[in-house]
Amino acid sequence: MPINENDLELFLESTSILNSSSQNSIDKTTSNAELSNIEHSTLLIPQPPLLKTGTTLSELKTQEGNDYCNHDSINETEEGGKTDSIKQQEKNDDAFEKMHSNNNNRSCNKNNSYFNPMLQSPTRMPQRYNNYDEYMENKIFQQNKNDQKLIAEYEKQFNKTYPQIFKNTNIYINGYTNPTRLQLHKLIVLHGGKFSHYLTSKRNVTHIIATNLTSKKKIEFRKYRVVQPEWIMQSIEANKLLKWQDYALLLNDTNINNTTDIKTLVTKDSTKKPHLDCNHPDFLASFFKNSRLHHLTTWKLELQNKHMKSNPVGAHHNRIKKIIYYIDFDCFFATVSGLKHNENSSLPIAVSHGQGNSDIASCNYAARSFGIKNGMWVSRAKQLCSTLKILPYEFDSYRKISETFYELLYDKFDTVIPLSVDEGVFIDYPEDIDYKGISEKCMDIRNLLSTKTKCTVSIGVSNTLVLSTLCLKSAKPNGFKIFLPHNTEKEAVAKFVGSFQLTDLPNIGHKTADKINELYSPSSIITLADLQSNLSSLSSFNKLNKLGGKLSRKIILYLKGEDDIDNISKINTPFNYFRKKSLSVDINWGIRFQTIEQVYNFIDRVVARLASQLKSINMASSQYTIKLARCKANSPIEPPKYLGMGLCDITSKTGRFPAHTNENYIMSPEIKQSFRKLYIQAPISSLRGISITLSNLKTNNDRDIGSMLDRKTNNTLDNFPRLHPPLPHDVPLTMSNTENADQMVTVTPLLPSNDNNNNNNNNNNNRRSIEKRKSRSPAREFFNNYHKKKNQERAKHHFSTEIDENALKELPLEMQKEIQREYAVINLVNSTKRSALEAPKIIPKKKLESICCFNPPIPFQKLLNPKEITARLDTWILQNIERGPRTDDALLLVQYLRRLVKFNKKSMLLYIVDHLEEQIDYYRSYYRSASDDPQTSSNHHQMPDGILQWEKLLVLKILPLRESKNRA
DNA sequence: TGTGTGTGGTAGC
DNA sequence: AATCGCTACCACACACA
Repeated sequence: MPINENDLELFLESTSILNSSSQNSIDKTTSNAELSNIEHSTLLIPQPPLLKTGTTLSELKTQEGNDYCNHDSINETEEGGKTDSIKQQEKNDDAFEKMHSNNNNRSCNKNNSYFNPMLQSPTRMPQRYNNYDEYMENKIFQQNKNDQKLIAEYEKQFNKTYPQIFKNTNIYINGYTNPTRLQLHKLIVLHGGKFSHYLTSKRNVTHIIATNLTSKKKIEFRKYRVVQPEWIMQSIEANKLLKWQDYALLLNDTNINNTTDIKTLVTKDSTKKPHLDCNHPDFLASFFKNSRLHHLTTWKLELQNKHMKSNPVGAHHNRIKKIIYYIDFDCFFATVSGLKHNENSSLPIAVSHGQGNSDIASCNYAARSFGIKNGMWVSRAKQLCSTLKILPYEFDSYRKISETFYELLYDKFDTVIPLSVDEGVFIDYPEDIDYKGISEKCMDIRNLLSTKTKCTVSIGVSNTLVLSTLCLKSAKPNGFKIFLPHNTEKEAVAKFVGSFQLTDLPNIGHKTADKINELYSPSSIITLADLQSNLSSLSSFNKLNKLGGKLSRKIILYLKGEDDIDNISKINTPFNYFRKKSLSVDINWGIRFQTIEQVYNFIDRVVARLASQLKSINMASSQYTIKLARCKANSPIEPPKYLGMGLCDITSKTGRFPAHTNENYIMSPEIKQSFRKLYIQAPISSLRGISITLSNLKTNNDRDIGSMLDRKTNNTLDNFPRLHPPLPHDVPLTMSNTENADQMVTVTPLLPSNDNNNNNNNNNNNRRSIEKRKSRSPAREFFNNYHKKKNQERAKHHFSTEIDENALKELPLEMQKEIQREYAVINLVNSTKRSALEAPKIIPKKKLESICCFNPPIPFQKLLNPKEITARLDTWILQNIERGPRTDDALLLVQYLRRLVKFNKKSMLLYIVDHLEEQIDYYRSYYRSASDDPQTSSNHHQMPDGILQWEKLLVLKILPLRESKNRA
């Protein structure tokens, strides 16, 4: 159905349909709520207080049915009419409880509450906030704004001002009260008090209202002023602030009772923001933000992208020598955190999150002297040294110092290879070895870094990477070691190497060391000299081979101080050695699920992250591995580490995508399917870890599309509140062009319906066929079913296979390319048999890839990044929310979305439409709750016209597009 | 004999 | 309150044709 300007204009201007219907439902709800509330207030309050100076409860006529204080609460148009106010109140309280409690009951039975629009209200995020704090801040801001509106409303309505009895108080209500929380809320706000919806340390709550407390809460609240609701009522009656002590609920804490002034009270840290469990949309971000290991891996990648250089000047020339500097900070995290906290570095220090079963990321040498090691749990370390000081992570500082480190050294060497945030290999290729020069260079570097970063580094210098590593080991801490043997000095090298421990060698960790010791038992292999002496006879030499051919050969070379092929290529061709081959996300902490849907949601989120990472590096993957950690049968339900994985069985499964892809909607179903295969017959609650790896990566060769659009210049948000500036260069996206495109490319080949396919089998094995059908990915569906289409002439003609050259030329270049591509796909599909598609070898791989990999992105106002697009749309909506969208802007948006449909950009379409729905819904409920006051029987002037127009745009034009996505 | 899959080890703090 | 046990890469054993 083509859309045109008049069409849109008409629908935006007419106010009939939505206006009346939504209005009706609101009216009905309000009146019901009103009625029941009057009843409610008289019935439930034993002694209706006569409030001479303040407000009466009946004057309030609270409408719990309308979500005044919780404007994104349950949809009232469906619930309000049939629910009485008490239930409604409970519901609100439920929602409220959910909002600030950190329990694991967030999920409802059927679905993940975070994603069910009806149930997720407590955690719905109307905008994409960067973090939970931002979200909360915004929420609190909105709530305060609502309070202000309320006051204005009442003052206008009753034509009086309310005495500011509760000025300078900040009140939080806990649990069920009488009068209800909402009634109290209004009373407090009207009389000048501040009302806190949450009990966070930032809000500085002065009083808590409660009628009874659980024993746990009694302890938790013992430092607060906990007061009974009568305090509010009688204070209002007395028209002054009565002594709260007379109404105190908890009488045991004398300290607080003595304080009479109402200032802010130090709230307990324990009531901080709720913890994010793994079902929270922000869990991944919050986890990664705090994970040291995640930081380490990401940093390595970033630093290599930024600071690696390879310039092996005549590295293979005989006369050119190679000097390898292995530079490494001493106990990096511990040193930096120690500096940040002004700790004395001679005292034992360790960096960790927690106190008990928390990993020590790094400890200084003072701590090591007690036997404390990195990776040890704090509890054990404290046993070894009770005075151990635990410092928090300072990720920003680590990264900053690392940046300085590489910047300072970059120009000093021919080759720079970052290996970690604090550790790198730096190589010079001099013609002659100048021992004095080398040691001076070491000292210079150490001095330079010490003054610039206040940290000490150690340096190992040699002519092979192994020897450099070993030199570094002996140089630590805070020193440097140069060992540059001549070719003839084999014995000296062997002696040097022999003085180290087994695990000092690269690629030998504790497991391999144990294995070696087992091989040679009963003689214990502690030092490399032990190993060297054991290798003299052939039989014992052969023992080493049990480690595996590759590793044993490596070790033999290392024992002679020589590099193996790995090390050599690492040094000589670092860009090749470190080229990206896989991409993965591993989560083995905080994984606690109750339902399979939660797992699916989680996988969706992980895959979405991976997909966007892939896109950002312009790559696609054709193979995935999903790895699960399940707690072992006999191990305790909860491991010692809080939310840890404990002892687990680990299983994995690899699978392939139908072709190289970086699309969310292709990858996610495939991976979930593998998850189902892998996770058989076990309670979902036993899942402790999930890891998803994408491999077989391929770079997108078709760079021109991406580079044609200069992404860097696209961030400016000028010309607002207009959605698109009225500049000539934006004109190409006009009606006629789009409509032409519409005629040219009829439909992108989408999934044919499965119904026909399955009819035959249904009788035989119904369950199985459904199972089979369900487990297919959309992409595979398409490939598998395509041939059927081909056999139907009608379906074939559905695709127009010729391009209208003239029409094409009028389109912008990007679009021309897109369309040509689309035609290439259609033609290829038309000419390909199913068997060929299933056996990719028969088709040239390149052709196959062009089908579902690297479909060029569709720009919106030159933006490609979904987040940028939604950000722009958000601004647009916000600035036009009260007066409605401009017709041409709305048109532009709808056209864009239609193109997404057309080019089968499902994930993008879903993302944007969902986002728009969320946004508009948010504003609608905001204005509704603000204007929905029973005192004003007509809501018409309260609700801005604009919001109705937005609603109409959404409901009539945008949401249908989402539904059309599955239409062939 | 080659190919693919699942498992397990290592590195950084 | 606790706690943030990642991630890229290689090598091997084994299964299968």
